[in-house]
Amino acid sequence: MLNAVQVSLTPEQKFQEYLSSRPRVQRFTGQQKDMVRFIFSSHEHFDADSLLEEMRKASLVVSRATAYRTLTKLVDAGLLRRLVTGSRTTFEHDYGYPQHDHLRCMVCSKMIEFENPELETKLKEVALAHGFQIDKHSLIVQGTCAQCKKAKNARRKLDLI
Amino acid sequence: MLNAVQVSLTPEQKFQEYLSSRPRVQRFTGQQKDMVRFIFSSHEHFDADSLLEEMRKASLVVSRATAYRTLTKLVDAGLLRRLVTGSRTTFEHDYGYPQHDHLRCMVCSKMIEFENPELETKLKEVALAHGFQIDKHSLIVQGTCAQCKKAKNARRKLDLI
DNA sequence: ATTCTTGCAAAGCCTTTGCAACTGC
DNA sequence: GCAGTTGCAAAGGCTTTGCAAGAAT
Repeated sequence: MLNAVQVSLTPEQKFQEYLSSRPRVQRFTGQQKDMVRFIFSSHEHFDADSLLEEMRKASLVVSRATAYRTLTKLVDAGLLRRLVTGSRTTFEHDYGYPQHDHLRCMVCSKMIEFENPELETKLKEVALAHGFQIDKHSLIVQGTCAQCKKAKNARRKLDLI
Repeated sequence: MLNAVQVSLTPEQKFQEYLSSRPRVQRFTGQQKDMVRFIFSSHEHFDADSLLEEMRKASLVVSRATAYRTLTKLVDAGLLRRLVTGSRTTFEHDYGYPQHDHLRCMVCSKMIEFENPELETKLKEVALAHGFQIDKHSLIVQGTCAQCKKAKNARRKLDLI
């Protein structure tokens, strides 16, 4: 996990700020508070389904529809970031977290985060050369993590016996 | 558009080779031939739907199911590459085309391709540092292309009148 | 009171699949 | 003739939405 970035507001406060700054003021409800607290109490990557499941285990109940609606708001508020991997949408912390990219293990689905400023610089150079204005980027490197690679090799050796 | 890479087989030949090398030999049918020819007659990025539409305009008829089934085979055969952008899957040429990444304009949806070997090198370094074995990567930079940026600025000036 | 949020169930969207008819080899 | 392919329509998986009931300000 990467080091947190210094921020002055808690995620809850930041979300409230967002909600009350909308053209039509939105409300900060109990379920939403539960979601924000739950989500920011750990640093996992998650999707709508796993979030609901984990929350249910913690006796926090939110309907599927509300979960999707709130996740959308959290993304708009800059608290979460969407990662488009395959069929499902994965979410991760954005607020209070540095810009980073991902190595994704195709065996165990683990997401390994990394920061690389030189990479960012390269992207800016490329964009500049094309007169392109960057809004954001998504970089996901797929492959096999060290652990799974080791396991695979061990299995291969066994097969030879 | 980037420069093509030298290849010895036509896409059709490459696909035939793939089909006949399967554990259970697969057939190269008329519809599949139509698809391969049509797809490799231009260098556009496309999704299943736009492909069907364009083919229909050219009086080439393939059912939706067959299109999806054949696209999957073409990806497995190394002729096409999948790009996961949002809800729909976008495809692009892989065979005979250099490794590259994309700038995607959020206004006009245009895909601008670019090659950057230093970027690849950086990725390899990062992976090595994590004992991670790279299979492939997907990098899509979202933003506004030069053309749309200009149009936007022009509109802004008009608004001030 | 008014306006936003919730939950349910239904619909939407893209993609996959079961099955009977068909076709390449 | 056998094994793989096609098209249709139906099902699948994830996400969004209409609507009536409920809750926040």
